[in-house]
Amino acid sequence: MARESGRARSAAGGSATILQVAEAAGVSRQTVSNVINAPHRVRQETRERVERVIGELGYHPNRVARWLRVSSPGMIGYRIRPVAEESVASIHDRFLHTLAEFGEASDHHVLVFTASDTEEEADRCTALCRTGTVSGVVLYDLTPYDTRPDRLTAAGVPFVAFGRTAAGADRYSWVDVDNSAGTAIAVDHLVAAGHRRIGFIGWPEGSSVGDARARGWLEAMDRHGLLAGSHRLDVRGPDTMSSGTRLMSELLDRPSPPTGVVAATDTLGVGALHAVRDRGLLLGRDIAVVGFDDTPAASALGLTSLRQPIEEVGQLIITELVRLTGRDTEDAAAAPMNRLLEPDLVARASTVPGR
Amino acid sequence: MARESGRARSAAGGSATILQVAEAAGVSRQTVSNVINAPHRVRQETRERVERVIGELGYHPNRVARWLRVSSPGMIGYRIRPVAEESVASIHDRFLHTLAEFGEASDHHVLVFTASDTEEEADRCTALCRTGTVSGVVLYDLTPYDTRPDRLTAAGVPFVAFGRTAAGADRYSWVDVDNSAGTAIAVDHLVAAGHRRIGFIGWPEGSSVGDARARGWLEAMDRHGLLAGSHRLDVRGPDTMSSGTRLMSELLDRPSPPTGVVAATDTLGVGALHAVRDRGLLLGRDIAVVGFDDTPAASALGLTSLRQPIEEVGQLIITELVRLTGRDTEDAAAAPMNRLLEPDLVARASTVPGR
DNA sequence: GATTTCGATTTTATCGTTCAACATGCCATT
DNA sequence: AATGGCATGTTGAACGATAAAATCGAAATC
Repeated sequence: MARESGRARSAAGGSATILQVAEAAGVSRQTVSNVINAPHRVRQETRERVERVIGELGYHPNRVARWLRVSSPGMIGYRIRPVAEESVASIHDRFLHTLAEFGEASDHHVLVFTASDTEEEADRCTALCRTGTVSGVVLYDLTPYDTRPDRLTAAGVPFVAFGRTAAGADRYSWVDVDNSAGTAIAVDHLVAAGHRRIGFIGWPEGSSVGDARARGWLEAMDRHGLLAGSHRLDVRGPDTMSSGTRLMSELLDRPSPPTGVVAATDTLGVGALHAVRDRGLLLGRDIAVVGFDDTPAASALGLTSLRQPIEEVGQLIITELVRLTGRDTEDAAAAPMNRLLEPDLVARASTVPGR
Repeated sequence: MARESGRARSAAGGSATILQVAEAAGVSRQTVSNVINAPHRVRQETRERVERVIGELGYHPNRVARWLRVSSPGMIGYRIRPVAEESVASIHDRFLHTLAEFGEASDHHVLVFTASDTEEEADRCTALCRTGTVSGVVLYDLTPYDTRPDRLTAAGVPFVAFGRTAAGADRYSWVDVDNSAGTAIAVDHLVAAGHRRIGFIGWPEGSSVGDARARGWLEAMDRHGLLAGSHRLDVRGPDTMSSGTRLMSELLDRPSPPTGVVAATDTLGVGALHAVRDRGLLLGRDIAVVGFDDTPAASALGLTSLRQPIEEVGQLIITELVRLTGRDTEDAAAAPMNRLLEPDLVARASTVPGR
């Protein structure tokens, strides 16, 4: 029975250390470590004895010490944004929850931080990584000409993005939702319900998400032959409820107003619903509205919406980031992962009166 | 000029180590450490030389190594919850953002984790603390008979709560918002606008927040002498929009319906707005509605609401938690902090037609 | 002139863990 | 009988930082 030289002392956190467990179980430090990290290397009898002592002493390995040794904090950085005024909800918090959940499954934690813009975000990511606080970061909501990928690549910060840039996107890993497919599905849904004049309420051009959603509407309309000759029923404005209400009114004031409308977000969609109610129109019968993002507000108001597979996005991103930051060199050198997922339409009363 | 024995090697994160800086500057490790943590101990000339080298090498001290040595990870744990269905918004994400922001100001980071209920939350907090991953945690939304304070106290996990339990709340640190004062302010606001029959839409009894908000309405009504003889205009139901709409309809169907209504949350308040619209009543003139929490939905819909001073809550909580987890023993032993803050009324069109 | 004081810096020890290398004993090959 | 492999354990050396003690030279004091 070997004995360690130093005497056992209580750890700072009040928890036992691996050395105390080793002494109590009459084995060496490393054997305790093996019981935890590589149980197959330890004889069953020894393992059980050590495990019993671990239980008695309430030992939990100190993660910080572990991180230092293996030089990889199981920590993922993510920038949280201030809540947008006038927006009913975003999928931002749903995404964060998913990251945390799948991160835990891979023994990783999520560290959140704030930044006033994407440039500061990139700087903070770099600092967090350099100081060894996080092993990698997740980027949210990439714009077409986002500078974050290049900055982080240059700084050697491992990252995976939700969304992608217009160019060079094959050089880094990303997961994106096919926004244009989403609005196309919405158009198909409305066409199947008999609608022919289908409008679109979107954001001003320049954002990758907004432009893709507008393109999906346009292409689907064209595919159904519904653009020919008719005036294009699309309007643009900021992503707020009041803007949605105003834009919807504008559409309804046209000489031949739409009978169905695709909104680029639930916020705009909910705003549109108000315009419909204000005019005393019957939702789902006189006019149908489809939103995007399937936020709680949509389900509360019966707004048909497009649900992004956030859970799958989160899972893929975490898996990829764990791969990138893993110690397996050949693994990390593999080609970046690029995945495009399809949203699902959740039909509600705003397009199907019965529901 | 002393020289360290080991040869300099590049750190895992790609960043330089303190040893490399020391060698490049021709000083010992400790001097570099002092330049960073106790500049006054270093002669100006030496300090400037070391600082220049730090800049040239882009050195950032490795936080993980620092945490191990000082046995206090500058990390705060916080449980994030899944987004509630049918709820337009909560202040949960605003609170998280505030925590992150003020945490950064105190050189602390926020680690988020998930849990399915408060018991699992307490267990995870304990594990996070025992493994040295966090130095303390923040609890959100305490219920009257919450078990978390006792569990964490027993486990020796430092924590500060937003909210408080019915009993034993003087034994731990908390910050709370005076919910009953909030609804009382709402009643005062409506009375000042000439309303006499003022209703209340709340949650079923049993939650500390919900009960306090109901009590505030009741006490303020009594103070204004508006309860005498009249039928009490209060109804209860789950915290969803559809519930708000239904409860509001119920109130409007009474023989002598209210002209003003205080809702326990913006979600219920927004639901109530729909009932008002459905009946063609003019909001702010025929009937006034006040919500609670000042969520983006309230500002979007012109719903007068009570704003909780979340920023102040977050700041107080972080400051207290940093004190509790600090290495200053006498500081940590001081009496717990108990602070009750007042919400503010934000007047909008739902009570003041002009706005 | 010897001693003390003090500021500036270095040396030593340590935080709690895991990696790499090396013992040891036992069994199957050769 | 020597060799190799496998299962099981142990030991020394990191990981990168900081606290505490030790050193050293110069100035101040006795």
